[in-house]
Amino acid sequence: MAKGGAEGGAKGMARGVPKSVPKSMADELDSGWHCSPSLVEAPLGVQDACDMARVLAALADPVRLRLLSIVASRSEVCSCDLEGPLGRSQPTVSHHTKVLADAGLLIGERRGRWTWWRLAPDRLAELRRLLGARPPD
Amino acid sequence: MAKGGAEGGAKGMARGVPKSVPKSMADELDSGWHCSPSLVEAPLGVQDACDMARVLAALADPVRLRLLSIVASRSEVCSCDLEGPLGRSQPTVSHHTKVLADAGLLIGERRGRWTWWRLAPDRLAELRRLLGARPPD
DNA sequence: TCAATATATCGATAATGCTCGATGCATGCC
DNA sequence: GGCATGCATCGAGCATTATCGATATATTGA
Repeated sequence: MAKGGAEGGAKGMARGVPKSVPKSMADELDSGWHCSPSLVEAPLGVQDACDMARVLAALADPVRLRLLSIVASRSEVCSCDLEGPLGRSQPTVSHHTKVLADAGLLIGERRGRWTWWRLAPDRLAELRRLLGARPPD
Repeated sequence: MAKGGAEGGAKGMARGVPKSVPKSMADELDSGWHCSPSLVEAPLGVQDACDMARVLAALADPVRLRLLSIVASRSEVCSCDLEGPLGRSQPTVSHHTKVLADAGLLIGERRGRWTWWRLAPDRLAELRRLLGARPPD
């Protein structure tokens, strides 16, 4: 009985996506997450809790929080403009953008040699709702 | 240069608290967290990001999310009533309640042999604000 | 075609975290 | 006092993750 025993598959289904775009930018979780009840409304089921925990885990890192806030402040940011402010190496920054993209929080678009990142606004709002925010928010 | 290099001390200062109450129930983070700007307002500083990540990390676990939702649904729950629904051993449940209490999300009160847990409502609202919810929320 | 650039991936390492059995500690009851 | 109970802590095992150097891939420009 290990942690998170009931995790559905949400990988390896990037279809209709240009080959140049990394998988991490394409595969959404698509797990009915946006229909789950709020945390304070009713006891969470195991599946809902796992889905929610996955997004929270993507946010539970200081580097990724700062990365997200930088993207939010400029509406669109190139990967190469993140290494400096974050104080991390290029592979590490790439790793963090991938984690955020896999969680559906960040959307990447390849333009030439550069990858431009922007927020997926619905995702944060949905998370706030799951944390007990009122519907209209 | 490890992760979270700039973490202020927020432990070992449980004063004026009955000896029978575990430290985890008493020490608040008390790090000006409630004054930080929202994630989407401006780039987060390292300290703010670390504080926020700590609370998010406390939530980024399926067992703890379900624990929190159980407490929220009943307004007050005894530790002994959590092992069953969570499917975890007593030490594990105790570990998770401690993590949530250290993050300021849960408040525990010892009554006789039992410990009763309830939500710290302000904390979730504050987290929602940091995630971009509008002030009134 | 070739060099330069931007990014993704690989492999390794160190740190962190979840879990549980064993144990310690405090409380209540007899 | 003696025993049972509820919870916290300890220690170990195992999995996950953050990080970076090295390398691979893709795009641009000459």
